Amino acid sequence: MPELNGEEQQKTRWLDQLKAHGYRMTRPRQAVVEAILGDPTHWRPEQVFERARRTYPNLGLVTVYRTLELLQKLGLIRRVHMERGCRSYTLASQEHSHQLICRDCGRVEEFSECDLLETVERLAKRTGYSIEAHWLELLGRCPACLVAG
Amino acid sequence: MPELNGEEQQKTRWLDQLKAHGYRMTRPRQAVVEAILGDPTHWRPEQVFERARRTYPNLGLVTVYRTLELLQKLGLIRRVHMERGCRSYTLASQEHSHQLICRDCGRVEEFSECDLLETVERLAKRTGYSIEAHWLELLGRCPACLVAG
DNA sequence: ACTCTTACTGATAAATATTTTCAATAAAGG
DNA sequence: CCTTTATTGAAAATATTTATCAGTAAGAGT
Repeated sequence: MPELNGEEQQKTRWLDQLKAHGYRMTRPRQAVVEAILGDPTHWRPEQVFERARRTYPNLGLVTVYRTLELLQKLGLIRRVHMERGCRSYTLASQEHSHQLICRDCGRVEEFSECDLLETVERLAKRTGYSIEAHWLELLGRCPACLVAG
Repeated sequence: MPELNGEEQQKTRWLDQLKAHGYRMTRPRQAVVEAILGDPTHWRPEQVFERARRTYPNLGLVTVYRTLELLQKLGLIRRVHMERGCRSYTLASQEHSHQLICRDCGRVEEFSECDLLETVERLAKRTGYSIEAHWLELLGRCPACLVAG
């Protein structure tokens, strides 16, 4: 079962990340991590809460908010802006990557290429702005949902 | 005063748009339109509410929500996702344009160029997704704020 | 193992933000 | 001036997020 193994490994890596940054490795945090690792879609705090509670019923919603924010600060997950609310998160394996999101099932593909350099330079020149960051999201349908009609 | 004139003209155009799409041209809607036209930044419903009330004190907050949504549907304004909340709107003079936003003062420059075609095609091929839309936002500092330090 | 420090937690409350409901109102066409 | 009906504002209901705080439990030191 290479899948499961990979997930276990990833979990260990994440929790090590926490420790490496001086954070404690607590049961609640583990529960949250377990709830989201391996999920290829994006999730709102409330959903994560519900799922993580199955592992650790004593979990509080506030902790979910705090943990998600923490994981985001560590670059392990990333916020995704959706029509309905912009506090959805998704896994982020690499720094500086973007998301391609399926509108039907919510599945997210991560990618890092984006040819914006030229545009950015031209715009900076034209407007006089200093452009410090960009935020890109692609929306569409994943293969599975395309087949499903 | 070409500025003011332009704004008046634009207001008329907007209200005509409403009528053209079968919507009524009401006092509350006029107040909302007046509150946002000519503002080069982005605004949250609450802010629009506050400002529009100066013109039309009887205005209700709900109407602001509804009107902003309506104007967005007509393509006259566009949502902008910010760290703090994603229900900010900004003027959108053209279809299919993007925003360059100043992090300090909130000023927004609209632009339509973006060289994503190649990236999008490559990604579509690689992932099997059908990519239907993209969502791009640039963040930086406007000339004025750069000078101000 | 045991102790100590203090980061972390959950419950509660509070603050925000958004949507729904509904009777009253006022556009706009006739 | 009527009539129709989209639109409105108030209030209530939901939903979402943040702040507070006393109790708890990681994890370092022993």
